[in-house]
Amino acid sequence: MYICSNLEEFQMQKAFQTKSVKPKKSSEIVAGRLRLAIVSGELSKGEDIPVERDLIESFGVSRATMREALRILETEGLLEITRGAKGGAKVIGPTLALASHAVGMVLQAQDTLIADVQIARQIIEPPAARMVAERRSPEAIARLEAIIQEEEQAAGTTDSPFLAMKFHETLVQLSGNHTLATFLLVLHEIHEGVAIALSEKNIGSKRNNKTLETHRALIELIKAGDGVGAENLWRDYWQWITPFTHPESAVVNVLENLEKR
Amino acid sequence: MYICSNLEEFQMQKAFQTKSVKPKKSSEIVAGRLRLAIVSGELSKGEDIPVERDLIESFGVSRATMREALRILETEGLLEITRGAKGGAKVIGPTLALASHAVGMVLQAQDTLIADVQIARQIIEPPAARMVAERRSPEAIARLEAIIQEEEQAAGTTDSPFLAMKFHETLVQLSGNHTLATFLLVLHEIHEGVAIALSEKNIGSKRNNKTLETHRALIELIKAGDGVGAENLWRDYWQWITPFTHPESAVVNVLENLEKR
DNA sequence: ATAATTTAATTGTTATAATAATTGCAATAG
DNA sequence: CTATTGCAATTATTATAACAATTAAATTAT
Repeated sequence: MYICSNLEEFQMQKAFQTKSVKPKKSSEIVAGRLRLAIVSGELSKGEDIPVERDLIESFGVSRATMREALRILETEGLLEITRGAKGGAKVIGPTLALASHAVGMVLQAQDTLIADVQIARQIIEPPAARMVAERRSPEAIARLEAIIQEEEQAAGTTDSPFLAMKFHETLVQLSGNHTLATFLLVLHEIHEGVAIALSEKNIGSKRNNKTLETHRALIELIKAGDGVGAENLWRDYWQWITPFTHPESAVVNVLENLEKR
Repeated sequence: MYICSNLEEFQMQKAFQTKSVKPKKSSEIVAGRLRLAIVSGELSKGEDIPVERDLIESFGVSRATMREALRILETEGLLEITRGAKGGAKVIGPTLALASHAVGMVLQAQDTLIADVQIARQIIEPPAARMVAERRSPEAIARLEAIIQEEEQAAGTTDSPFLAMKFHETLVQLSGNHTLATFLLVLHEIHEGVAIALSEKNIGSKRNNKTLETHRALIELIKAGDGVGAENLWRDYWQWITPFTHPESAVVNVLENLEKR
């Protein structure tokens, strides 16, 4: 009696509610085995895995079951499947694609505005800038300076906004924190599509100048190892740029490329 | 000749590189249609969708195709499928589960340490606390106070850590920023499993006291609308608690519940 | 009434066959 | 000799049909 009541209480705890004990489908078991091989690195990126016929034989399941397993892994962004001679499944993941898609769906279901996403980036990116400055790694400085050089050469051309994005992406990757970098890349992907379509039209040379100027100033602060300065500069820049890229009413939409009708 | 070179240039633009023009599979088209219906709210959570037989008929595809579509949506966490009489597919998503899983896989592939995840939370949560304080909504205050009351009653019991987690989760949800809240919940899920297993054993009453004390202090700052104060308090608390919950060497692992062998 | 059994509904699995897309190579025209 | 076209092999995709396993409800037996 006592034990039982304790057990029930135990299972009421949120952490354990979602653990289902349903018998697994064959397709899920097969997918799980392959997934483990991929994520653990046993199968490396770009590697071809055996063709359907051989997979069927080695797992001892039917074609339909095998195909369902492949569909699962394809959905998870771990495999890419092509038809024809020399076709078959190729390892491509794990990729950010699924993460972005999944987060995007959650946000879309909540009718999240693009402005909301922008605010999140605004909050997370400055600390990332600080971390880069505090590490002051020569490699980081070199990579960012290379991008700035590209920016200088491409000033005024259509490449300019792409290079600005590249600067952002590189910055967060250099922060040294995988988790933060992953999130910012996810936000980037979600933000990217609409940002180009909606607001990049009113890029003036004024904005580009300020952007380049800020990037240069940031490099100096990073070289000096001034973390707080870098964080503040980057926050100020975000505040300044917000009016240019704030499509107030647009809702996150990750399902644009769906079949209509 | 001229046209061809232009086309290459055109495709070099980042925005167009990723646009694949592969013909979509029937299963993907079907899954897309159902996904749109779910995410847009046309099919609401908990609702039963027609049984396989009817879906096959209404979409005009074979059973194998329909099942692949269902497997895709199941993988995306949008559907739950049960067997037997009165079985079938039920709408349950979109859920954070897939997002957490996807982010977790990316992190795991990079051999990300739990400490890395913890640092990310440490950076993101304090600004969330500030946002709650700046909004100073009566509802937020009421909900947090309710949790504190529970904590006071459960002090010293095994429920204590769960309530502390609940406080964190509620706080970020009350920040008012969907994106930030979603990310923190994802991190929470990833962090949760190992946190319980590894480090919750050395919870002393000292830590619990400090925790409760901090929660009370935070409420006061929120009531006063002191955003900066709330942010700093929360950051300090994180810094204090870090040594207790820092499993330095553990790598994020989201694939624990896989089939072995 | 309660327990055991049967029945109907529904997804899971397998098997087989036909179809469509892709690649590589050979044949052919220039 | 080169570039295009056509053919054959390979491979995934779709369709159809049958059977197995599971669940809920209805029925029957005690």
